[in-house]
Amino acid sequence: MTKRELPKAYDFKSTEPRIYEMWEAGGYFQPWNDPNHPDFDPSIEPFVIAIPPPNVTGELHVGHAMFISVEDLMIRYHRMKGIPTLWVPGSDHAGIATQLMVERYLLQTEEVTREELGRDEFVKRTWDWKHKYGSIITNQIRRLGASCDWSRERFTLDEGLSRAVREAFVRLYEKGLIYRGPRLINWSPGLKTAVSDLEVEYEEEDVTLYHFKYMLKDSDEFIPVATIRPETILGDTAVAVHPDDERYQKYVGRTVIVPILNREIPVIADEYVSMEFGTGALKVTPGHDPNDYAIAQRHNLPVISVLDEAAKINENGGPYQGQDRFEGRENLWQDMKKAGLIIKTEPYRTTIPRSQRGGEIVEPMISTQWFVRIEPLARAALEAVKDGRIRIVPERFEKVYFNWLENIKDWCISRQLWWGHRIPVWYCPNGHMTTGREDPTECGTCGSKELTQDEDVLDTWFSSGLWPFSTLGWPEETPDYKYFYPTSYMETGYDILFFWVARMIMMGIEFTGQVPFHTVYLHGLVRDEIGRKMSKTYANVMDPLIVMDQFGTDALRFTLLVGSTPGNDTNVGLKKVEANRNFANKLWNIGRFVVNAISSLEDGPQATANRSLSTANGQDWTLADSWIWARLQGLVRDVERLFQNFQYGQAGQQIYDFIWSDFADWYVEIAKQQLTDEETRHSTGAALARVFDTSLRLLHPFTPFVTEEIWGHLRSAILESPLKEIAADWPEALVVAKWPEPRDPEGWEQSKVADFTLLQDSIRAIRNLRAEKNIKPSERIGATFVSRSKASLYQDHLPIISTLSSTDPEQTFVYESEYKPSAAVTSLVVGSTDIYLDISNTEASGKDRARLEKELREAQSHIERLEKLLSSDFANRAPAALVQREREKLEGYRETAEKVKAQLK
RNA sequence: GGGCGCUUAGCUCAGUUGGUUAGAGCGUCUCUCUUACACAGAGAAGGUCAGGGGUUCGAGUCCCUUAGCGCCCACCA
Repeated sequence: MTKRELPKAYDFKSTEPRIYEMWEAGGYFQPWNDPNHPDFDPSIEPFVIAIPPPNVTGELHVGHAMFISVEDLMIRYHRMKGIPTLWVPGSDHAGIATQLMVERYLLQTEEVTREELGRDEFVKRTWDWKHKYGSIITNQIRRLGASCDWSRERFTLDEGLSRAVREAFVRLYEKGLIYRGPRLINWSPGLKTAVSDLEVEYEEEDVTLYHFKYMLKDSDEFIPVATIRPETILGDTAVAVHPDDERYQKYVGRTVIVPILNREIPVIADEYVSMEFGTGALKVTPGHDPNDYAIAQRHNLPVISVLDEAAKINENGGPYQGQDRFEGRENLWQDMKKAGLIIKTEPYRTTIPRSQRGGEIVEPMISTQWFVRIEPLARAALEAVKDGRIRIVPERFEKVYFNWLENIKDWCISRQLWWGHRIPVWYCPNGHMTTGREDPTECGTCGSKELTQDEDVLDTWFSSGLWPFSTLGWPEETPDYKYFYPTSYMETGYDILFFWVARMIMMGIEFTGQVPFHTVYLHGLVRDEIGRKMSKTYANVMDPLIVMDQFGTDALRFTLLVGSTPGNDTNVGLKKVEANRNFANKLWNIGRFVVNAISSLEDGPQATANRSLSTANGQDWTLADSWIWARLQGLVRDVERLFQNFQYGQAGQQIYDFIWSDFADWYVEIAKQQLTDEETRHSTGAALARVFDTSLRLLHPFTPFVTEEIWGHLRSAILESPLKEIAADWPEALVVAKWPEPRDPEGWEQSKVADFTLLQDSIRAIRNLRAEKNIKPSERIGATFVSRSKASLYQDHLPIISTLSSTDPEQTFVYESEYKPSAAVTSLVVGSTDIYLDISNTEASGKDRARLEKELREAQSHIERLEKLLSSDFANRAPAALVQREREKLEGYRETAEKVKAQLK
């Protein structure tokens, strides 16, 4: 056999692009059971995920890396289980974000504004931008190893998806669930558009509270009132007090004078007003405050708007017209001061609403907008989770979800933007509205041909809400839609539970009659290594592209997957990524060893090859072979269980521990020994190949690149060796290899593991002592094992013990009974075995006392603890096996103590 | 004002039906370039699992409570 020469270190840089190219070109990401192919079998249930579409203008950030890692893991796991798997990729047109980006871009490159270009030209430029740069983000997602089916890539403004949006709008409209009208909405003066409640963020800030006098008409009396927005005084239409407030009862029904404007407004009584808070009197500005708006409706008060779309004071603001809201605030206050109307100002801390996108203070304003009557949709969405048709992981987010839907308000879906799905409603000169699945040519009411389309576009989340089915062809009953819908998992961050997940559920049920997915898995947010949010101001943003350049994609993925628990935020630092880069390298080197070992196996008599395939319990397998096999089966069972429970991080950790601590540190070391022995070399080669193969399969969903690369080498090494039978059913690429199915534990496993553990403990004890006494590894010392019950175990494994603990095989003995040590030995006790080490020729002799005393102290404290435990009710109540184990332990410690005591004398 | 999460080794975190002597990575200390790997190997030090109370034969794990930190929702000028 030819010896393979692989480089000492894993080179992810050249490997990753090559492997991805191989996968994509090989069509491995497409579902093997495809409804568009003639041999399609509709009875096989597929596994489907719709990707959370990143913004088309987006640059890859660590949040993308997170969800791609998790979803790719889910997809690869199911694909390996043999399930037809579809992961639909795509991107979102992201109305505001993209429009702002392109505006900025045009300003920089061509020095033109959106307004100068005009609507049509601007939209055209945005499309140009999309065609030019829109693939950046998807290529970055490819770098993460995402195994999505790129032949089914979608974009929210695609023709197909736009048809879906149109259909959805028209259906809601026809059902009376969409209406247009003036309402108090959140207005972003910077973006000059309405935003939804969710797009407003409230932050505690230090502001000023202005106290002033509301003078009663024809009187010197006044009602003291406080506000943080004095400019809204211009829009006041009442002053409200609590009906039971004795201070102000006498004023109710009288008239007060709006400062400066001298408008007359009533004093009203309303229970909303708190007597304890502030002055106990409230100025009512229905045009710019949601609570005041509610009061105004109860009392039939007029609504006055004083701000325009740029938040400048409008014609209702008298002398302040045209002034910016903050400028007007200051000027008005100065004028009121001159008029003797002010009482005082004081610092105040309260929550201020800011635009999520632009950051400027949002103004509640009366504006004519489109709304979805959301309550009926919300009720159905609530029901779907309550009755278990949809499961949310982790469960605690169900409560959050319920709370939001139970208190939901109508959804403002119109945006005063240019980039997006334009509202499919047309107006005729007579004020009639016409909508339809096709663009109308005449008014549906009066037949007028003079139609103008509504200027607004739809909220981006309106189209995202249709994503799980619009990407599959809805509203057409396409083969894809019929087969792949509903999807399986919805995986995303908990921060967009309301924005997106809830809306997909509402719209999915409304339009398709089915829940859009049966499981919602929410991952946490990625924070920096000390738990801060990643932000440009902290300069702590981790750029996944740089991290991948530095440590490789697998290292980044493994870090994100293993470091996280469902729904909990996770802190990520470069140190962790580096450690996982080391793991990839470790894996690579194990691969080098295994490949080498297998390649050096020579063809022997047929019997030898067959023998190597016998079961792990068979005579032909060594204890170590059987042990690693048993451990592997345990691992497969654990990983399967953890995957079922969405405990991916825990599963990854266990695979990591198995590969590094069990397989590499122990089995590989022993395999080196076994490979030199004609009797064991074939079984060792087979065990190495089979255990390593299974490990690679388990690890593949976490670290697809390095596992795929190693697997290729392993596969060809085996095919060229006498072991080729075991690789007979391996496909070319690991990406579609079979996931190892867990089997029930077999009877022999436990005893093999117990025996091997005893050897491990003995070897560790010897190593420990050697290190303590500074005995050089090159110094081989004699050893004697005295064990009544396990003498043959030691006898059979002396070569391994000697090698791993650097004892001298010539001077190593095993006894079943009494043994009288000479003066120059030191002793250890492992379980019921005594180990005597001959240190007479080392420099370390004669310093045992302290160690023995420590050992005695430890044994005695265990004895004390166990005696107490066993004399308690534990002995009666606990499971018998557990009690038995504790009894044996106690016996062991007692023996140890006796032996150590004897030596101390 | 509601709701939720977190508090475990110097640091960052695992620990899901309550059950051996509570784990990992990084960091620290000692040895070793042993023919897969120094991106490594062997060994060591380091924890009254935030405080208090309870349930239990048995609690990091379940219940109550206190404190600190963080997040989400909410109409208090």
